[in-house]
Amino acid sequence: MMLEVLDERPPAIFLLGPTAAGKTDLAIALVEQLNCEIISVDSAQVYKGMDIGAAKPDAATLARAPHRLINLRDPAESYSAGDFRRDALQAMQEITAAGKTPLLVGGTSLYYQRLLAGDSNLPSSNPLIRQQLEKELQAIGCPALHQRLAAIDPESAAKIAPTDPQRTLRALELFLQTGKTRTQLWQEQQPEPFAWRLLQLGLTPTQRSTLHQRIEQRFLLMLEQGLIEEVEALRKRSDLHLGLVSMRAVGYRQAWQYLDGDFDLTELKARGIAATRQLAKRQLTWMRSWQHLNWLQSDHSQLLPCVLAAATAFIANETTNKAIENRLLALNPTLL
RNA sequence: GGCCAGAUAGCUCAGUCGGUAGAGCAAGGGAUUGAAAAUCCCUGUGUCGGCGGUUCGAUUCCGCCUCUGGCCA
Repeated sequence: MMLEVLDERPPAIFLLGPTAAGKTDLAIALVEQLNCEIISVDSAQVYKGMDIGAAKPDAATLARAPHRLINLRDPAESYSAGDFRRDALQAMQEITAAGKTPLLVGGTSLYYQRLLAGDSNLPSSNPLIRQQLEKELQAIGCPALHQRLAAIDPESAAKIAPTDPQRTLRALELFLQTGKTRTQLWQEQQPEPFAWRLLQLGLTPTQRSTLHQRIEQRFLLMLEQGLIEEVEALRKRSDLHLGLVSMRAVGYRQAWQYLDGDFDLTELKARGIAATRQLAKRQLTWMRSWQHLNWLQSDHSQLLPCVLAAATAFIANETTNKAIENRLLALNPTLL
C-alpha cells in the first residue's frame, strides 16, 4: 500500500467538446467563480473580422471574461498548430505566474494534442515551397505527388492516402525544407515534459439529436446576426479567396459560395448546418479516444455546481485526480 | 370534371426489354504530428404509393384507387 504523492505542478484545465455543446457558457461561469483565465483553443477564432461565424463571445462577454488567443491573425494569413503551441505555452506561463489557473477552452483537438505531445523539430511551412507544391498538385494531381513521396519516404506514403493532398504536400514539404523525411523527423522527436497538472473535461449533450438541434438553431441565429454581411465584407477584399484556410471555415465557405451565386439561401442554410454537424462529428471522434477525458453531460441539471466543486478541489490540489474524476462520473453521458 | 406526367433510400433522382434495385447529397463510423472549422478513408434492405389481374415469378406489363404537379374545361 502506497500513499499517492500529490502532483506539485501548477494546475491547468482543458475544456473540449463539439461545436455548439456550450463550452463557452460553461467556461465563463467558471471564470466568474474561480481564479481562472481563458485561453481559446480554436483555429477559426484566431482570425480578425471573423466574429459571427466563428462564434466568438460578444464584446461585453469578452470584457467580463477575457479570452486569450483570439483575433491574432488577419484572414489572409495562416495560423498553425505550432504557432498555437508556442502562444499557448506563453499564455499559460503568464497566467500561472499571476497566480491564476489557465482554462483552455475550444474544439480544435489538434491544438490540444500538439500542446501536450509537443515537439518543436518540425518546421512551419515555407510559403514559397508550398506554393510550388500547390502548382505541381494542380498540374500532375495528388496520386503523382504521392508516388514521389513514396520514392523518398515509403513509410509515410504507406500511411497517407494517395488522395490526401494536404498530408502528401506536408510530407514532401518537410523533406524539401529539412532534407529529412517525415519518418526520420518523427523518430527524432523527444517529447518535452508538460509543466502543468491537468483536469481534462469533455462537454457534450447526451443525445446526438440534441446537438443537431442546437447546431441548426445556432447557424440560423448566425444568419440573423449578419453572417452573410460579415462574409460580404471579407469578400470585398481582393486578397481573400476560397483557397485560404480562414475562408474554408465552416459557414464562411458556404456563405462565400452563396454570394458567388452557387446556390440560394435555402441551400446555404442546409449546407451550413450540415457542415457544422460534420465538424461536430469529427470533434467527437477525437474525443472518444482522448486519454484521461472526463465526459460531462452538457444538459445535466447539476453540471455547473458539480464542475465548480471538482475544479475547486483540483486547483487546491487537496486530493488526487482520481478522487476528482470519480466525482465527475455523475456527469458522464451514457452514449453518443 | 377531362387529358398528360409523376409516386423507388431521410432528400433529389436513375434503373430493372419481367428474375425484389443504385448514384449524388444527407446521415453514421474511423483516421488525424505546425493548413485541422482542414484533409482523407469506410458504410447503401428500401412494404420500388395502395389494392387487384396476367405470370412459375411483378417494383417493372394491365386495370382500378389514392396523392402530387402541369395543361384543358
